[in-house]
Amino acid sequence: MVEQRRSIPGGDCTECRMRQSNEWQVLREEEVNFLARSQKCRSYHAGEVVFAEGEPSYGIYCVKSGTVAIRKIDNIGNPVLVQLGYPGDTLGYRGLLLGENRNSSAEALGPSKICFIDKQAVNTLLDKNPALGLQFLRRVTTDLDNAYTKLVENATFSNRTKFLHLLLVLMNRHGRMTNDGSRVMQLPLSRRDMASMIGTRHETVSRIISRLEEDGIARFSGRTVHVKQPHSLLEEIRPVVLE
Amino acid sequence: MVEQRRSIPGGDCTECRMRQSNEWQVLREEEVNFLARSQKCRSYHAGEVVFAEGEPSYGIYCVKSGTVAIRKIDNIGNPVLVQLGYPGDTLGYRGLLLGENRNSSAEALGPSKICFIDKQAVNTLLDKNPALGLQFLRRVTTDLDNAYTKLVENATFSNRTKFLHLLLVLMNRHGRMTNDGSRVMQLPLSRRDMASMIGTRHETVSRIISRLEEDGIARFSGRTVHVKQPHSLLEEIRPVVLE
DNA sequence: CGCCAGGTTGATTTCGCTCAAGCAATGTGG
DNA sequence: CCACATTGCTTGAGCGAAATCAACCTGGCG
Repeated sequence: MVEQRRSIPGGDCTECRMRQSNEWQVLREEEVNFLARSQKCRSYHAGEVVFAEGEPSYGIYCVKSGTVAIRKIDNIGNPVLVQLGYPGDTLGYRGLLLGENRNSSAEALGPSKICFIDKQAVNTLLDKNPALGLQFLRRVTTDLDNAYTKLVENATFSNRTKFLHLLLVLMNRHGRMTNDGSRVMQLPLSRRDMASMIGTRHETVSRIISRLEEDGIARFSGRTVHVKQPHSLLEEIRPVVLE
Repeated sequence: MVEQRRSIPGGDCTECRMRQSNEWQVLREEEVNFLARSQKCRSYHAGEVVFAEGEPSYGIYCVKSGTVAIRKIDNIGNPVLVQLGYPGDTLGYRGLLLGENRNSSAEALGPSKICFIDKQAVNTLLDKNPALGLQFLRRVTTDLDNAYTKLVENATFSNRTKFLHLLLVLMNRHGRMTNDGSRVMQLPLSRRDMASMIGTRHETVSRIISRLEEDGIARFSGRTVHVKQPHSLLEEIRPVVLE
């Protein structure tokens, strides 16, 4: 426990591959060096909390490896999984930018490496390099866009369809193609988490899974999922041919 | 029709009250002057389209007066109202910032005045004054936050509860207090629009309204709504006392 | 006048929630 | 090592909320 608090090797931003593809790509060399000095990287084990709802926002987090679950608590106290964070993703900017306490929690779903960049360092960088703010602006705008799309989808899709959508995006991230053209993945999520993501109960997810097996769409065994005909998923989702 | 294309009086940003309270407040004097020269303000009548899904993003819009509906089309072709724009709100930044076509449409719900600021002018200002970008960043972050909250609410609330929530926020915007402590408002929305906002059918909204009248919570007559005991709404919404 | 869009209401059915039981895997304390 | 609790998942039965389908009403408009 204790030794994980230390900064670990591999926390050097100058050679971080993630940096090429995310908001930080606009930093100039000396700014990257500044970032590398300010940032603190550490390992998290499965289930470990990165930050918790209600606590002050001390800085932001950059996922180097692993998968992170962002959850909010609904009005009756159930945690709802609202987003998954993957390598390259920057987490926790909301609280930081708005100067508010965290209103969501983050938990490593498996062994992960996550870098922490404190408030002051972020503000210094935003100040030095205006392009960084614009990068974040684009990123947040994209997220907002997706959130609205999800809002519309949730309002119109059946639970089964929403689950298939979820399965598809998880498959893209966590699945691997086998040599016979079928796909396999190891689910990173419990049924409860998946249920909360599509706004239903875990019992309903169980039933949906049963039906998918009956229909020959997919086979589930614990957290392992096999999909024989990956395009059978797509076909069922892509249903509506207008006019 | 044609003459409305012209810029109209009152479109001078230097004395625009909205500007004090929104993202543009960080502009310096010469930037405001630049904005005032670049911007084009015009009147819209009820039902008129401000921008339409699928078309290129030529710039952003700033609501000076009136109410604007932002809609997306769901997968089966129904328009879904995802947001309402009010005086001071800046609309259409998504498409502009991302350099993409509009993926939502905007329609004036009543007579409105809306200013247009074209792409180049926005980029010039963002470039000149980095604080503007940060203001937008905070604004979009707040929106994102609200979107996630809505996502969680939609997943857990009943239709009746969601409708009461909607009624409450509409009342805050459009309602007026009468001298006997009750509240009255003129609904800016059709039942269909309200239904789409809470992810249900217009028939269901009709039924919910009937029940609310039976329960003495509110009285509806066309688009006019009376609420005798404004806190009776709150009481029904604030239900869950944990532990 | 007929027509149409928006709204209300009714009858029926479907979907998904609730409550409940049971099961396997894992953990814990004696 | 066994007895027992706990956690995650599955399955069943019953019920309630809301979707669907359909009829009908109203006001506005060509």
